[in-house]
Amino acid sequence: MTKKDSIISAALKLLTLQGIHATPMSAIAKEAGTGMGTIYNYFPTKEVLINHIYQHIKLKEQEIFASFNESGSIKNQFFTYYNQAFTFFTNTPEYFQFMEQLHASPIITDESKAVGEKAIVNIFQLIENGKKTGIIKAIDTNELLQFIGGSLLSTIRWYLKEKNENYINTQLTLVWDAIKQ
Amino acid sequence: MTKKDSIISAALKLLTLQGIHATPMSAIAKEAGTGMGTIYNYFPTKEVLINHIYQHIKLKEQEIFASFNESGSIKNQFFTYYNQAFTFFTNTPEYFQFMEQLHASPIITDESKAVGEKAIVNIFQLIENGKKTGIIKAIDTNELLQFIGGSLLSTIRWYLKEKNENYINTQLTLVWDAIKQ
Amino acid sequence: MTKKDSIISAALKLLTLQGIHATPMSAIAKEAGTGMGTIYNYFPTKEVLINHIYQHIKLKEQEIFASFNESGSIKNQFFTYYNQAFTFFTNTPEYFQFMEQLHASPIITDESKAVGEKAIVNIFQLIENGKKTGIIKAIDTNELLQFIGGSLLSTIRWYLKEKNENYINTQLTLVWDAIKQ
Amino acid sequence: MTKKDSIISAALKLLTLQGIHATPMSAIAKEAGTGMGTIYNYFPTKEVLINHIYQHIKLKEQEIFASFNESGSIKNQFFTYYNQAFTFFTNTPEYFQFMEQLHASPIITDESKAVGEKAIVNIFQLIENGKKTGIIKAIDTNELLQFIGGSLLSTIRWYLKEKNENYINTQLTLVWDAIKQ
DNA sequence: AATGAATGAGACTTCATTCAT
DNA sequence: GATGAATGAAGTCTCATTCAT
Repeated sequence: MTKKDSIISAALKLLTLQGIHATPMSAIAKEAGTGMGTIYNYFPTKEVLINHIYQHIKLKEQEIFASFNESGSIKNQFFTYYNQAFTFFTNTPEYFQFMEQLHASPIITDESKAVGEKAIVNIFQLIENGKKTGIIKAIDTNELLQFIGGSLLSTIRWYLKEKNENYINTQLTLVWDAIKQ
Repeated sequence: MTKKDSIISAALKLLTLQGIHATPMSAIAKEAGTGMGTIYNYFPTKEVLINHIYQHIKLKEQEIFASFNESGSIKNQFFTYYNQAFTFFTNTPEYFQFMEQLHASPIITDESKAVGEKAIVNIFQLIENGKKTGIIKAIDTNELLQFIGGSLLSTIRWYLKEKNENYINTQLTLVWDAIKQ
Repeated sequence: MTKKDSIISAALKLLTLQGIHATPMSAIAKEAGTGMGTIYNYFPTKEVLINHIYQHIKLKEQEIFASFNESGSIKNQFFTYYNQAFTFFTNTPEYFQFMEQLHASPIITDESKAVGEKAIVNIFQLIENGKKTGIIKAIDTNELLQFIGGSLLSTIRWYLKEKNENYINTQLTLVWDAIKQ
Repeated sequence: MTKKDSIISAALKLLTLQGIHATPMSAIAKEAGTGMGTIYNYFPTKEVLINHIYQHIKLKEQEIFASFNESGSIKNQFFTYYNQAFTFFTNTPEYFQFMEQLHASPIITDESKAVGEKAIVNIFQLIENGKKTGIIKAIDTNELLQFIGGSLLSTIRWYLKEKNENYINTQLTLVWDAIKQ
């Protein structure tokens, strides 16, 4: 693992565990086993470091969906997508908690946000296809995605608190009943 | 307006507008037209002030639903509830943004969180009734509420960004289709 | 003496003694008997503090020449002026050394420089009068002032190093012979 | 150009342009096209590098006056000297500005200062000769030199600011009238 | 000899909190 | 009760210097 990776990994751990404002750069350096200056060799400010991790997670998210399989029924594809997204974040809860903190934060730049947008290209297309074939309601795709995203977030949030494995299936039923024709 | 009210009002304004960590107590004092010491007469620490406002909002939320009318169909009651909640937060976006910042924050105490729970007593009962009469799916009420809450949050978030008035109706259709039998 | 005065006095002492870049704000606070934050209540940055002292000295300089006496011959007036300027800086060598450090420094703002300009109004007029009456050479007044200033600076610099009291008279003779018709 | 020369040249450029305290060693290395370690092979500390450049300039100054021509009248020799000194610094303003910054700096060692003294041997002798032949005032030679130096400095300073070519002649007249019998 | 990533002491500055008035 | 000047711990960031390659 390179120094840079150590730093990212340490930062992710502490920023999630203690919160962004409760984690000084010195603590990240210590956890990463580097000097404080080393962090600044790679990331010119704390905000840049945070944005880097944000984008890093968004890219990981994309990787998951890159393997998206377009065979099977629309419903099956949707269930697969929802499950993958759920699994991605529940397997790496530190990613989820990191994102939760930054949801409404002015720290995240527009550039970082733009990186995030790309992650939903596949699911956008899936919804469009579902609408064409009459399986999904004829509602603006962005509004449908907003609804699905809201459900996904609260599902993951709940799961991380309650650790109830069955929960995901219940929620999937609910979302599907919502968006299907 | 008492000194205490001035402080709460000024704090809410600035904490929302600039973010919690970007708002010094001195700025709140200035905005409230008081001395800094005065704030500390009412609230022993900044965290206590923030928790107080958190609970203050939660109580306002309860007030809204206190006037909940149990006449009409389950569906109508649900629509009324959802609309009221939506209206409450979109009319006072500073409340919503304040809550968004603190969602995942270690600043909010368990006591504050407990205050929030009471706000959903009425809607909890409504769902239970809906399930009994077979109108709503026979799924654990907490899971249904989690789903509804997730939808509500993302609806408000979207509305505050896009200001599209019609949006609320689309989302209501979706939630209802999700939870109805 | 107010806190502010303590700070200015401590800053002047240390900035002169140790140099601007070798004097941390913490050392100034310690010398002034205040907390570090107190300095920042009065001066938002180190640069502002330095500029304030710069202007403070320039104003003191002006005060000296405010009592400028326009009676007596041009030559006598000139000698009086030169002696006063010399005495001012040799009596407060910390002022002189402070100025010497900042001569070519980008820290000094244009506003500060402008304050300095006012200090030479009287001597400017004296030279003009001398030229009119044919006692002083018909050379551009600014060039004459530049010459006189250069002489004054090096005279003070030398005196502070060598402490030779007679020196001032020699130098006065030289400057006068230079500028007289 | 050797590595060492590159370093000196880069250091001179940046230290002058940006100021000593605003120029990190890393920037000098970059400008010189070397690694940071290479600088430290030649100069054990930043202060040593600065003193080296200081001495370097002083030696260049001496080279100029090494070709000092002892023919012609005292006055002509003096004018030639003054003009050469003026030309030397106005042709290499970075040298002058470098020296201006360090005038009153604790960075310059006594050894470096000693190197500077040698540069004025020729002019010292010239003044002595002038005094012997009754052309120059019978004043302590060091005091005369101090006066001449002060004039020279302020002349160059003014020229670099105003770029007025005629200025030098005016100032020469003034200095000569000052020191001549 | 040359390199430049790594280091950490130390700089400036902020701000929650106190307390004398 | 109200005030706000004073405080200093703690934060972010810089940069002269080192040393393994």
